[in-house]
Amino acid sequence: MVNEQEFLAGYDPRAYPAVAVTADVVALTIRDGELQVLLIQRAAPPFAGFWALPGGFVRPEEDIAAAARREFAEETGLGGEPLRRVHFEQLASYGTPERDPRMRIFSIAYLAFAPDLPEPSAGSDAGDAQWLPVTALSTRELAFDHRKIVEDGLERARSKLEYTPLATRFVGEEFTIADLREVYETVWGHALHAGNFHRKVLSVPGLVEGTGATTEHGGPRGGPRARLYRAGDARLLHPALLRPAREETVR
Amino acid sequence: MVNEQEFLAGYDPRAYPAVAVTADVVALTIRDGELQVLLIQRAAPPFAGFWALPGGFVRPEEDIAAAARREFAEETGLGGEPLRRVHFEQLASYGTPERDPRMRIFSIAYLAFAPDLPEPSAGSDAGDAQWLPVTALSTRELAFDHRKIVEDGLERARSKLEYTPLATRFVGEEFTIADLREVYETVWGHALHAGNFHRKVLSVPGLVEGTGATTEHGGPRGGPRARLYRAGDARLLHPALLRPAREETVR
DNA sequence: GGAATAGTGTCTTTAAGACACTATGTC
DNA sequence: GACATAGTGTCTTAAAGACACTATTCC
Repeated sequence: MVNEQEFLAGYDPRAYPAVAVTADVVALTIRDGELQVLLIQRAAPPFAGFWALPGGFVRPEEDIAAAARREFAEETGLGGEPLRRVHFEQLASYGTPERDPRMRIFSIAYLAFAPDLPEPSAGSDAGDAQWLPVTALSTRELAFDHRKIVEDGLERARSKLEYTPLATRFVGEEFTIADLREVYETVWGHALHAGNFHRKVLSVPGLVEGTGATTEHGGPRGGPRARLYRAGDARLLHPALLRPAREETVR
Repeated sequence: MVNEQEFLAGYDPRAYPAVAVTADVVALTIRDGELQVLLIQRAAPPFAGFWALPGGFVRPEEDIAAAARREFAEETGLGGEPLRRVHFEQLASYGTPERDPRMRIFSIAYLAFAPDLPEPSAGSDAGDAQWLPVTALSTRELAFDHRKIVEDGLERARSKLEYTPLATRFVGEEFTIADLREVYETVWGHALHAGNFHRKVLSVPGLVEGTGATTEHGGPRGGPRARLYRAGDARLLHPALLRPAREETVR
């Protein structure tokens, strides 16, 4: 074997088997009080019949984030202002040599958060696309390493609720404190104390700002009208809204 | 123009200009009481003479993390147990189309943390390699988008000190509380209150565990011998060691 | 002896959480 | 009227930070 130096000096990626880069999207929304993730049923091999994240090759001259948005838009049919309101952030990259049997494919995963989205329309390379409650993920066979990617995305989402105003991306432009609490409860999977949550949210500078208005009606099962709020200008929450202690998971 | 569906169905990355994937490393250490980052001076175009992060193409059949470790090892000359003690984690990926003038190159950046490392030996594709105090970064011209990558790495490091025991990776196997405090002060760029820091570190479960031993001597300018500690088994700190409030940077 | 540092004691302030309660709405 | 919910009051506990102090060691 040649030594490292010679190998490196002569190393030219063009002389080696081609690699490709895809942008895959873990798109999360809250529908029917459940946290749901967007999945596509694959029509063609490999993993035909399995469910996969929306995604595809990053095109020449296309930015990675743009590719992620494009794939998301294609599968959801979303565009214009609604699409612009969706929050995208890079999650992580995945590239073990054997993750795709066809060739070496690196996947750069993005996380997308959007309020209550409609049922998606399928793209051409997908037999079917649908929102799946994350609690039902264990019943589906996921293609490639997409189960790991979804898990990483869920953990990122749970953790970002703590110290960013991300929760406001899961609700409409105007929302009540109870709407926001439902987001936290759904993503964290814990019931929260309504009174303490209320006070806490209002005490964090820049998290929400009141609109002066209230809901038109009380809740479906009674209760007074709730005040309406907009997202504030904070980009980090201080102090943070920490998850109930999870000392068990810490070691 | 063909519509999206046709485009996608016929899209084959092998029919398009080749792309390549590199693993680049933001390697941080604390030397001489300063946070330093490992840089390589480029010998060949593009960006000849500029400073760059150690890194290189991910080889066929090679995992991305393995490529990052290999590049780091090549530049530092580290191996065996010392290399194994270095903490690596994926930082983020960078892939704007124009970031490398030669071809489309996606960079998957890793963050490495290591205690006080020796002066590095240069690899073959580098005219020179050296540790640079991060405070001196503004005096150097960095190649590609490496300045942005370093900044992202620094912010990640600062933030990870808060809620993980990462600081213990910047010190030797046995350390004093003052050693640990120096890490926090150096990475955060703030002086911390010695007494409160001491109590806080000991109060976080699993952050450190005592060895029973103390230093051989007091400090160079006096003071009693300090007790020695090892890293504990916590993987997350609870409660966290939060940075002094930065309300200014929050909006 | 003078000075610096390790480690502890104590008090104040802030934040989190438990619990209770009032007012307002739905059915 | 029964019941659920929005929003607030109050108390307890945990944690962060300011400050002071003792004991130990170097020069």
